[in-house]
Amino acid sequence: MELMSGMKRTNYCADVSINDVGKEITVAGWVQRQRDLGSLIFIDLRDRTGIIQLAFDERTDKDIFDKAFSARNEYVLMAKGVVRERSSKNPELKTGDIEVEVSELKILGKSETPPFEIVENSQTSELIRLKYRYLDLRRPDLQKNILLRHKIAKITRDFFDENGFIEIETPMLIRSTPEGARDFLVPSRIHNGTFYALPQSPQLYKQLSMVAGFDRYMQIARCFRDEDLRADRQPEFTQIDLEMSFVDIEDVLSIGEQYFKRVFKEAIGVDIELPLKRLTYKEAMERYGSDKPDTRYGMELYDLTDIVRDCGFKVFTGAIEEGGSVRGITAKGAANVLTRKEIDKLTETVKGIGAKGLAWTKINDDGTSSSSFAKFLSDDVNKAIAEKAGAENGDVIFIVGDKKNSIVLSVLGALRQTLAKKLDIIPEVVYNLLWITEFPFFDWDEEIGQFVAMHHPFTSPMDECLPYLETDKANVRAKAYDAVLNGIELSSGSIRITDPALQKRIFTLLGLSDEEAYSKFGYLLDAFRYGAPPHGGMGIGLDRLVMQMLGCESLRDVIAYPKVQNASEPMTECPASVDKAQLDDLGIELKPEKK
RNA sequence: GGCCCGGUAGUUCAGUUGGUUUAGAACGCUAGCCUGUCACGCUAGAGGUCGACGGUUCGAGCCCGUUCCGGGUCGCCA
Repeated sequence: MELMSGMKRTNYCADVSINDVGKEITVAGWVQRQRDLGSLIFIDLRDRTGIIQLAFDERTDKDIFDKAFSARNEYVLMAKGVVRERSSKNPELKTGDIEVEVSELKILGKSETPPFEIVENSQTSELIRLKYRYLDLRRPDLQKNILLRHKIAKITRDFFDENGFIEIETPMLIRSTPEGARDFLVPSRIHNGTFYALPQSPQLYKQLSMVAGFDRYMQIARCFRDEDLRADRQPEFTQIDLEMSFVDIEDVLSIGEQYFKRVFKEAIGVDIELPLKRLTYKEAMERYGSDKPDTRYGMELYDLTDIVRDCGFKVFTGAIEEGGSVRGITAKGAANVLTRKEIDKLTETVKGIGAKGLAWTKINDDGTSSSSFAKFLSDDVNKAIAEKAGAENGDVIFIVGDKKNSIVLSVLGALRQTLAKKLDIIPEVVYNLLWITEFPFFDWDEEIGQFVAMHHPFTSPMDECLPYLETDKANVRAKAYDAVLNGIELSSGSIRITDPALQKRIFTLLGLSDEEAYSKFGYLLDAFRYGAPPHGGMGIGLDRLVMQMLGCESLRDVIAYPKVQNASEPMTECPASVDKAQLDDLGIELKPEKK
């Protein structure tokens, strides 16, 4: 290998054009490919901007030619030479009409044969790519993703700075709050037997910053949650976190949607129309069966409860008598796509997510039909259902009844998504961004048999719900809002409680005694005794935002060094065990391994 | 923790009812030839614990069991 001595890069590879013909330039990068034609060699040199062709002629300079001959894929080269027009051009390449006639070449780094080819649209399995992530990140598609992510972060800081927000770094080592997701714990050496937690979000610190008078805060903050992974969930992720004082819901939503408009326009040139559409939580659930509905397609839910109330079919009437509902969706044109076998499979799927079963009617193109329930119902009821369903030839109607309305809605919501994918009716490159508002304040927890806070316990109830907090918990709505993009929860926020009396009332309702509340959140409650401005804010998932803008299917494609499904990182093989000495320092002893 | 899908050269895959000898192909890799390639071309070559362990069988890449690894999903994610 050689030293760079005397050579200095003058241009990025793809930043050279026909206008530079005759100039002497120096480029540096990796060998994409070397083509040896005998006494001519071409090397495609790649850096983060793209590719430029280096040309070598045996007769011009044998030493340089021999160096080029020895170059292999992924060698790091620096090449100096004069730009010249190509005799045969390559219209596929941005720099396809020029090449560099190399007069000085240094091999700055050799490479073994890489475990996979460094090309766009790699077919190599993700595990191998992640094990060699530094090679994977060399590929143009991931370079593009990471560069866009950088751009979005820059736009974000600019936007919030221009709107008077101050970036404040909040700590990574914080007190564990056992609410919500599991915390990642960090043992303390100085205080053996005690632990820090990594933040699930900067929630409490940003509220304290409001008490401190910073008025408008933002942070591009890393957050940690020790829960199982999904395609759109990583144990550590990045949130655009903001908080504002002296505001109500409308102020926060307004800043939020102005930000969305700006970032979509500047990052990918997409116009977002303001104001964003809004749905209340109740509307979203009843129309789409989800609090994060994908509104790029219809297939909305409809309520059949009144129609089948006295139909005599016990599957339906039983559910209604026990206080539930019967609802349906209509899959347009699905009769040709879904075989009986596939409908049976869907039935199994919905059973897996809580439904007792799935009633269906398939109307063939010729008007004949088959149905799992029609024979139990009178002609009039069947007709009324078909009318409500808007059913035509070629459609399939799916109906779910359950004594729990929430199950009916969520099952149909999941079925709606499954069917949309199967029928391929989801338009691509459409960005349906909307607000979901008026979330329920309380959520019934089956396991512990009591109401818990759906958002977090510092969320303010809506003013008109204050009179019945104690008496009608199920109907208390919160000043909480989510932004939803194409069926993905993109942001979540709320107006917070700043009145100590109301906060105490809420803790009581959540079954937290004064002592418990104080031991968990005492510092926040203390702070609120010294002049807390009304405030609220939200957190926007940066990873998900980038993923949506790029149309990626996995968060792993927009995070430089992500974790795989079992929460490990294949490259560094972490998590890993540590020396006994380290554990001793921390006063930690491991249980013997299970056999 | 449950369910579904997958694991065969470096990579992506094929491999018939369990029996064609030495488990194939493409790309990549190595060497040689080649003056305008750009997915260069041509010739030759190297490269395999069929994820692992156990079982069934005269015989297992293929069947059975266990297990490991990866992906998706439900639970979980205030």
